[in-house]
Amino acid sequence: MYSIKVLKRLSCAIFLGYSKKSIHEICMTVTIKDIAKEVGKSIATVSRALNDYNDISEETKALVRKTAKELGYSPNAAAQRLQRRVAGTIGFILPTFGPRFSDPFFSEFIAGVGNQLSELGIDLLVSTRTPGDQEIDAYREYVQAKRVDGFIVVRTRLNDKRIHYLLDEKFPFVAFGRMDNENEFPFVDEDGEMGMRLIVEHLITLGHKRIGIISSPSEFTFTKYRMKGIHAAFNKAGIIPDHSLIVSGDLTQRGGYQKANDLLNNREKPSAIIAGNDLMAFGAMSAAQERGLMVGKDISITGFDDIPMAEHSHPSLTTINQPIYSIGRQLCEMLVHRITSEIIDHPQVILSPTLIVRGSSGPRF
Amino acid sequence: MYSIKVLKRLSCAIFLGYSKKSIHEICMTVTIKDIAKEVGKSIATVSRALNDYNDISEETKALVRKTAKELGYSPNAAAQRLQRRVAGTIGFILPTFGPRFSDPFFSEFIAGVGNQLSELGIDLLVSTRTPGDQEIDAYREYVQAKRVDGFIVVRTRLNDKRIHYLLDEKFPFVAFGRMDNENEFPFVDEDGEMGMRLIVEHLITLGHKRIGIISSPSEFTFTKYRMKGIHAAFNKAGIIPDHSLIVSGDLTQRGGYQKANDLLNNREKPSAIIAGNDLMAFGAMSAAQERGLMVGKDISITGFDDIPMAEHSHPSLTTINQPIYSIGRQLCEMLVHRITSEIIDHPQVILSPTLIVRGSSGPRF
DNA sequence: TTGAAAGCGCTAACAC
DNA sequence: GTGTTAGCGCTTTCAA
Repeated sequence: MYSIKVLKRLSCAIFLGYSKKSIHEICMTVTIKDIAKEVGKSIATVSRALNDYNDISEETKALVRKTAKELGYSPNAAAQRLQRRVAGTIGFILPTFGPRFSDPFFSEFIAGVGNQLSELGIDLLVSTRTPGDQEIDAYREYVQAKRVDGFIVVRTRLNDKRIHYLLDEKFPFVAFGRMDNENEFPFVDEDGEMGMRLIVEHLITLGHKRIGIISSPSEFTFTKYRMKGIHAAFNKAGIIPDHSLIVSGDLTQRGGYQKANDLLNNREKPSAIIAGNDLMAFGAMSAAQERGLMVGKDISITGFDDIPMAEHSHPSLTTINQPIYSIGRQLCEMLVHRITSEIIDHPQVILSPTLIVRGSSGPRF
Repeated sequence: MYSIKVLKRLSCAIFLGYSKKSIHEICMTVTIKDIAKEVGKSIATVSRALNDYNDISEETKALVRKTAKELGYSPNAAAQRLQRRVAGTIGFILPTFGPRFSDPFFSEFIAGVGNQLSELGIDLLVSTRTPGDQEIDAYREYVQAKRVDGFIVVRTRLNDKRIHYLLDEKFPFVAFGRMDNENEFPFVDEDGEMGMRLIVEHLITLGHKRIGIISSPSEFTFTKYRMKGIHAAFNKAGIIPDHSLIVSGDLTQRGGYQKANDLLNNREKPSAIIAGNDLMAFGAMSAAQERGLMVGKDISITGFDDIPMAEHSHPSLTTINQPIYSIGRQLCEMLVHRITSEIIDHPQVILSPTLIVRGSSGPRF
């Protein structure tokens, strides 16, 4: 934290030369002591009243709460945390690739997490790490220093070191996404299999048969489920997947552009392209448009995520919606439950996604 | 924070039925007491040694630091904060418009802020509010409850209530952006005037004379400076601004699309469009492309921000670069200085932006 | 139902 | 240089 040597606590007061005694009055920090004095009870009673203990009479509780409000009391988080032996903080380590990090997905997610936590009076410790050893070290440091009470892990991987580590340490966490097999932890995930099935069925209904796929990196668990959905739907429709039409992208717009070009250079061009996320779909749209193809007419392109931009691109993007903001909130709730409850269960939520049909997909021409 | 009634501190230990005494050993929390015992000195000495007080002998310091490391000691943040009377937390209230919030700008900024703060052992309290009363209430709550030691304010407005409030309260904060007149606070801002001058000069060099402008909302301070730069450059080149070619957008892609259409419906079409940010520039590109115009050839379009996507759009976007990540880091440094220093100065940094010429701008056809 | 008292881990007067 | 001691604001036994 702030270095002690330069730290002038309550600098205003000290700066002005007030003695330590009077700082309290100047800054008017209301503590339970003040409430106790006001209601003529002990601080212990006030504390228990505020925490709604049932060995306190209703009248006392009411009185305490009333005066607390009048005095503008709000608990000192540090004192509570010290006594309760909790950090009052949740860790969120964003996996980033490269220094220029900018995923619209995360700004919405952080908004959800942040709002939920701030309502609960819990802090968020955000930092970013590139997947690898550094990333695990960051988790380890926070755990060992007891800086956080739990973690939110996002974009789970098939063999996720972060999760293995946290499970080993029995450290509370929730994940946005599953792991491959062992899933003995609380998570929220969308049903990527279903999502992709919806997409493929939509395209097949439109008459498409030759469908190119720009999948997400295979390390992510969701990739596996989404590919499963694609293959299931292909199978059902009697389409035999052409492996020259399946490529893997890096989730960025640039990656989508490059991979779409690869697909469009195929001897027998696909009439539709399924991208693993919206960003890559945008890249694919650019690639198609550069070749003079009219997206939604000459070629259909679909995304996954339904980031806000998907609605406003041209043409607007057919995609799969995930309620990212509320997933963020829900994960926080689950995490707090995990931290505070002695019963360790593993709530696992799989959300059914919605297909959003927009302008980028149309009948095969 | 966590409700007391359900909270099982160190649930593992309590759950397993260990007595309070032994929790300490089980969870192996190393405190300065342990170090004191180990080195055979008092806890006060250990504390001062760790904080590098100069009334402690170098040998003692070295010994203390060594054993602290060996024992895997890390300070209890709550105890430090309680004693030092600080929150150890910085507030960051994102201004959002509408529930679906997703600005690539902010994910990069948060990454910068988060990394810097986590290095310093400071937490971040993130939440989002729509500008208005609710927003100010959030600031007020955090200030009164002493939940944070300072704020980072972003996207300053001409008449910024947040800043007025914080100045009134003499509460530490730093801003990304200036205010109109009174700027008695630390901030970092880019030189928007210069940025736009660079853009206009670039377009004029390319032969453009009829230039459309999709400006940012006038409430933001940066809009004022950017417009100033545009007018200055127009003036210098002897161009008389045509007010039918100046419209105001809302910083979203959709807004850029709509406003670009307005401009392109003008009797005398502009040969270039300056957008107030990259997102709107993308929207404008879509609008132009829909009309069969080739961006960078038939029409030039420029952005502002240089978000990562700008490099990978098609055509890639000519824009103005702002080092958002490092601005985030720098602002944190300034804020910590403001919080810990008794001298209240107002470091004000104006960054010179760089013009990034890419494919979306070309000679007038 | 309530109060007295101990203590969470740390810092900082003040004494030696 | 170092130790003693008294808290920071809160929770929680234990006794009344």
